[in-house]
Amino acid sequence: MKSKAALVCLNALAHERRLILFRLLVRAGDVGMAVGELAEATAMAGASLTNHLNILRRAGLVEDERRGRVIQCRANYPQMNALLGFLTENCCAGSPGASCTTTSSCNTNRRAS
Amino acid sequence: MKSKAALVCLNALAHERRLILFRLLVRAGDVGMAVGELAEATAMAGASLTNHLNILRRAGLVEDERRGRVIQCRANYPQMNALLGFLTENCCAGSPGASCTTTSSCNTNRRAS
DNA sequence: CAAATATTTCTATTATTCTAGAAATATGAA
DNA sequence: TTCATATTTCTAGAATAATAGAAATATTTG
Repeated sequence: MKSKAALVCLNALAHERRLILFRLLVRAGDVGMAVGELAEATAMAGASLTNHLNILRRAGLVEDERRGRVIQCRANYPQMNALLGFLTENCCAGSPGASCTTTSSCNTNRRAS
Repeated sequence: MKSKAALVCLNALAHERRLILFRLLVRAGDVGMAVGELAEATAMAGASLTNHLNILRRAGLVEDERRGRVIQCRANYPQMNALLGFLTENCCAGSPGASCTTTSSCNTNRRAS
């Protein structure tokens, strides 16, 4: 994942309502949730919900599939992983052996080569 | 880390300039960088830089220490880790065995108990 | 104390994002 | 085809965030 894409993902998650939406979907797993179910669960107005879902969709964090009249949404785990990867892989890249060795977020000093 | 704190962190990182600042500090390691060095590296106006640093500070992602006239900034790795932990620990909490088992971002199915 | 340096706070302007009502689109059912 | 349901797009006003100039604060040096 490139810096720009990470920024889009971070931006998508950095909003109270969108973080709630994303977490609902993450917990819903493979089955996912319909837009209508999300609307009911969050009591959001339709237009507002669609806009937030679009931001999550553009970030690649949410995917969906039409099933008749219903649009079923799912969290995109690989994209979620890519974001976490971006945040950890680039950590301390310029200074292996620094204090981040003691943290779990930095993998500089754990790489094979 | 609570949802509110994670939101503050995500918000802090979800900005082009702040992500650049944070990454500079992450790479600078223990030594960190002075505000003036950050200003030079990013060509930001002083007031703008201070505002962005304050947002990172409030999020707990950046700490600093005055050394004479200079204020030396460092990335706060534990807080960074807490954010990553929040994003992974709550993943799929409600549905162990779901598709996220195959991803590295979900640790629901990897927990000891 | 006065001057110089580093950084922040104050302030106002500009830009962006959020929100939701209303109209539009897509699908399924009668 | 006509009606009902699900969701989106359009639109505009309201709220929030970004930016930077200028003044203020803190520290060191002479």
